[in-house]
Amino acid sequence: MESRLYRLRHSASHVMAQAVLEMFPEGKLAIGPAIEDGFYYDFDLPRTLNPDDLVAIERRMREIIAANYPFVRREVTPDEARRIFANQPYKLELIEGLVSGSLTEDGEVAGAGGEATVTLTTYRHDNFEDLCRGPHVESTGQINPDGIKLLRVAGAYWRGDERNPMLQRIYGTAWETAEELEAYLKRLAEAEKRDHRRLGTQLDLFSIHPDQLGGGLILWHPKGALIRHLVEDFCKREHLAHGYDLVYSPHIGRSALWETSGHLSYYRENMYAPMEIEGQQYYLKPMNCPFHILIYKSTLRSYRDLPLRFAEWGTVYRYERSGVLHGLLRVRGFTQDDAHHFCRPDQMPAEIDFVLNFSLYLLRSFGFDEFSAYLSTRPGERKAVGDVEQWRAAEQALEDALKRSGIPYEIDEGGGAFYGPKIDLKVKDAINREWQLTTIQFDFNLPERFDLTYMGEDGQPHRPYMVHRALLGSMERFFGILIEHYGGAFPVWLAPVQAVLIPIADRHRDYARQVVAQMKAAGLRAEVDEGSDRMANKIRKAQEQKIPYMLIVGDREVEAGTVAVRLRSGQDLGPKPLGALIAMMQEVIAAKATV
RNA sequence: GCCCUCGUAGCUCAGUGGGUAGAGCACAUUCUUGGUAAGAAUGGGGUCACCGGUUCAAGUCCGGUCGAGGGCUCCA
Repeated sequence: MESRLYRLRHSASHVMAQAVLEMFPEGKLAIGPAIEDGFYYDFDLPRTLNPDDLVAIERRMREIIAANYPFVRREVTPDEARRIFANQPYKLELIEGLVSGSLTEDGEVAGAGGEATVTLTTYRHDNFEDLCRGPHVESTGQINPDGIKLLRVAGAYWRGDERNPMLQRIYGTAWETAEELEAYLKRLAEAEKRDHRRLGTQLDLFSIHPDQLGGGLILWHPKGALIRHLVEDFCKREHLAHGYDLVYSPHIGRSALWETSGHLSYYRENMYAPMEIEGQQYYLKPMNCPFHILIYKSTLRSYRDLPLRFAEWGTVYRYERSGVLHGLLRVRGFTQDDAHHFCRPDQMPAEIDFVLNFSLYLLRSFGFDEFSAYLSTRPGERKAVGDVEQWRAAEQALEDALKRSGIPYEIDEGGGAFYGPKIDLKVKDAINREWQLTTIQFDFNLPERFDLTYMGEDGQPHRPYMVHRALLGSMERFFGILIEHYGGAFPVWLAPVQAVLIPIADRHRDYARQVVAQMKAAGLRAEVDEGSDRMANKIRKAQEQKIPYMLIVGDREVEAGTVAVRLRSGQDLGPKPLGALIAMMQEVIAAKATV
């Protein structure tokens, strides 16, 4: 993290802070680190900033850069630091944190350190001095004035805690050259073009109606619903082929169930208010697990029955604060591709291996092929349920499975939930953004609470292991990610309309309809563009809808019994006999490929 | 929930220092029957998010409510 770019950005952050303080001499500084692609600085200011302020600040930054002030590092004692920053309460708080060894310069909690050994450093350029570990570039002139840009102002809590004062954060970006800045801004624009909310409207996939329906609740339009159907259908077949049983459960359940499961104690703030039915309280389900457990418990289970894998595309409802809702990615009602595995201890390692590989197989089928993982282990003694050996065995199984899979992983020590360790799988999308999808989670809590058992070989009841997992996560979120991954240009097997027939003149419509009928009979999704546009405009419209195959038919094609094939890539394949086209498309579909 | 910004036609957006609402796309009708990313004309469509205030007059100014976007926090 001390690369040249890092120093550049960190230095740009200091330059910005100077410019802001000149504008607001009574302003207070919080922290201002370099981040991926840029930097920010948090301020406590007498008034709120507006976009014009950013322009002025940026202009002043260029002047400071042009003056080429050197960055001067110096070491100070805690007392000196306290004097320097006497008017900067946030800095003082950081200093006390550093002195007591509980904080790093970034305001993050660190391990304990010794008071005596503390050395503080500051960096000064011109008349601006900031508490800072560094490093920086040598002088402000090393920042390229054409490589920086202030992006936006946002609210941020001091130390990220909402009980603390809200500060104003200015985000900026900094690059070594104007070209790199340009490229970065272009990447942002590219990401915006892929935004699933924009494409959702443009391609007529889904809609959200906060006023009439409610925020975080999704309406799947026919084309979006078709894609979801294809995704689910494929996954369900694969689940059935891989030893899962499908189950269904209702959307509500009595309070007693949620009391037994512990959700009312531990998860209540994410649950909606209960409804009363004949004097009993019922809750909308935030999770499917208790239902699957009741299925498990509905009969006496033998060790011979295990492992059991109950899968359900279960729709759950969770309260999310209004400010966090975001398109399909963060909603209040969603459908998980949920499953619960129940197995014997001796089956556990194989079970984890299986589910990890199964997940990778499914994700690859949807065009994701770069993965990384997090293994989250046992949290501090007090918080964790279950005995230590169980945890160790489970963690070992998870890590062994990761090792065998060859996926790069990191261990989040103590990051597991109180009820079990877990693996989170992340995928990289087409423009290199990471998304967390799969989660594979041990649960030592629910089997205990529901007293789950199976009859062992020894004729004695034993406690099964329980693993909770969602592979794509939720259908809503996964769909959003899929839209952005493909930029709306879905692979042929998922394209809602696979081919559009474009008759050149009205007299070619009948032929076009016949072609569509034959394609439909072959299991393909095709339709005729019956509009009155000219051919070129029909191509344009099909292109905008990202339809993979455009089939133009005019006199020549009717005559020869062919279609002229144009791909959405722009490639013109020329005339093809219908049979050959159908075979070609079926091949692409079977390979889950794209065109 | 909190901070900032925003809310005008189905979509994308214009609307000058307050003076009776506009464009492109989409849609409909008509003309055109055109060979690989926009043929033309005409037309329908808006209680300018909602409520209140200032004013002779409010899309425009002020206050509130609701909603959205970007963040913070949280998370599938």
